[in-house]
Amino acid sequence: MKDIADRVGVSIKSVSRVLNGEGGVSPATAQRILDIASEVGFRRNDLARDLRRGHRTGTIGLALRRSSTRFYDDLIRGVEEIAEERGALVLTAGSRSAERERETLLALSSRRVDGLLVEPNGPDHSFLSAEQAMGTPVVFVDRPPSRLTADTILSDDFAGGRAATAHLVAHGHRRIGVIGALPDLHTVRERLRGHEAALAEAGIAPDERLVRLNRETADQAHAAAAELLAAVDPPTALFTLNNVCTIGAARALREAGRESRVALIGFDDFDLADLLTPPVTVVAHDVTEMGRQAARLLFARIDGYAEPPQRIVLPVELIARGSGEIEP
Amino acid sequence: MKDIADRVGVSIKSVSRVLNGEGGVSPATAQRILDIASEVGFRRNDLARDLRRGHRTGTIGLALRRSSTRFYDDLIRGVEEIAEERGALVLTAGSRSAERERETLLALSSRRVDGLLVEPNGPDHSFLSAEQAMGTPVVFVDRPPSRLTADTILSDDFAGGRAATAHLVAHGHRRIGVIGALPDLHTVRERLRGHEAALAEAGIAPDERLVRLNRETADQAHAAAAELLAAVDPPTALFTLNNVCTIGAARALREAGRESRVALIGFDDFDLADLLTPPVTVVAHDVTEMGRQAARLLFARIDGYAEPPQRIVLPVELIARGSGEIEP
DNA sequence: CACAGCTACGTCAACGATGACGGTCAACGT
DNA sequence: ACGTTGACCGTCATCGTTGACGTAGCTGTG
Repeated sequence: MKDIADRVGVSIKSVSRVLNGEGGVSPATAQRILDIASEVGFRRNDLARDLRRGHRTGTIGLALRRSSTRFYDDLIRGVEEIAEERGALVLTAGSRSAERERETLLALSSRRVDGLLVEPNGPDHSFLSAEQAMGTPVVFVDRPPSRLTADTILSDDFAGGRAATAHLVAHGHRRIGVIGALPDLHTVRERLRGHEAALAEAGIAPDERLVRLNRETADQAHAAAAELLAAVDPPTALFTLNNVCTIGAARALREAGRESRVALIGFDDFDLADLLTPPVTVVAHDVTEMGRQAARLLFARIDGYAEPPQRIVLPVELIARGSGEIEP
Repeated sequence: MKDIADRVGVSIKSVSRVLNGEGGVSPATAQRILDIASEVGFRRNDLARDLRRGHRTGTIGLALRRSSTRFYDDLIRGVEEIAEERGALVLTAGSRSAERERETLLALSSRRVDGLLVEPNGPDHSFLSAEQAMGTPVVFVDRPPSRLTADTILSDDFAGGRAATAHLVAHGHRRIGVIGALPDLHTVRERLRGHEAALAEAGIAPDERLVRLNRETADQAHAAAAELLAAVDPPTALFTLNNVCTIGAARALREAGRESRVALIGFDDFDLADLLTPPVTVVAHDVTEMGRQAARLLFARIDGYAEPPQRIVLPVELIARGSGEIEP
């Protein structure tokens, strides 16, 4: 700005005025300033600007684990849709591991985003209470925080798990294999709890040999499904706790040639579920809507909404496509 | 920081020293400062820090169109992998439309990222020459920039298009339908040009009635495929120019019951391609590697690498799975 | 004992921008 | 002729932090 001011022969403040459309500068001078500015390719340094103007950067941070497929595109779509309405910039950063999550969140926070949207990944989010105290609102998506109180938008994982297993039971299954990711994830625990509740309601004793957790990749899920199918008394149905596991299990069923004999229900919808043979029955949740609601709540907080933290639970829906209706 | 300094009874500079591990502060004082700092939940304001320290923010910006599936997760994975090695933060922001792309890039730039990675989306990137002049390197991924000279990492779209069509021709096809997205995208044009080259080499006259572009969603591609199949003289094979189109076409083939009669080759690999019936033959490119190379080049530029802009073209690979080997 | 050399601090200006406030000058009213 | 007004523009302090440099006090040395 100083450069421009010197070349036009005015003060730096006049340049600032023109660039912010403040008025109080003669049209002739303003035009010259604009000309020179575009000539030298000036870009205002928003870091300095935000520093002076007091902590409103028009930016929110979004920290994601980035594990599964589909989920993230849909979620980001919802968040960006709302952010765009109010002209905010969404800065997305990855948090694959728990340590990385901490770094990412602190980095976003120390870059002074106006708010944080977190898909949590660690065992302890208490460090974020400092940001909350500083006035940076934090909203959690898909899973609740640990050791922290904050707004949270969730899917009804329990109801989904229960609906899936109840559906299988209604179709005559009593031995249901379960494949899922890390049991320290809230979603995994809740879906499993729903599964167990449905078993209990049907008077079926849970069999822990049928449950394979800690399967984080499609390949691991594939191996787990193959193991289950090869057992002496194999399950007649599989319930997979996320779409990565569903894909692995579908592949194992196909390889074993059992895809039309063993039932399969997956949590999370995924592209092409309808094109597999048989088409895959899933418990679907509207992830884009989850992103929208989370963003709306975050912006409300940024605007000063001060009610106690909310926990919003979004409904899930069982979509029967064929694989879940196979009878034993 | 001032708050902490007052409470400990030292100068603000000593606090800065401790927080940056500079030394020159007695262990006792340092400990007291650290205690108070964590007590009040202090977070350094990196905006101010970067402002003072002169334009190195340890951050790169990544602007993405976010259109297709799979592609983005893989790309981001590659970029973050390299960024993590050097402890840089990747801020990803969406640029769905051309105007939005401009806004996004300018916003990232005025937040003083050290470099920009762009999956281009607009007809004119000349405005970025100002950032280049300011010393912010810009690297383009997947498609080249327009009206700007900059490093670019591409896949060999031409060779891929040519290989796909040559493969179909080798299996006896002479009427090949093509479905793709916007023809102003470089990737679409190159893949199509490859297709036409392969036709010419086989002495087949191109038939523009078999080419359906501007199909941006799976539904639109689905409709286009259905139209082609319903024609009086339908194609015996389809070449789809990206995975969204491939999915739409696969769905149309299935609905028409022609999936084992009409050949299909898609550009871009996608999850579950191997599980469809028949499994889908694709031209695959290593998107994660593209992200890695782009990030590596960007960091090299940030570190001062000053050779002329490069254009790196990554190889593609045809993966025969079944659908592309159907004969007419 | 004078002096160098070290440790452990503090002071000040600066990064790039803007808010608050003040000044100049022409036009205008009385 | 003189005060008032408003348009136009400048000065200064400030946001939170760090680099450059200064200084007080202590230790060791010749």
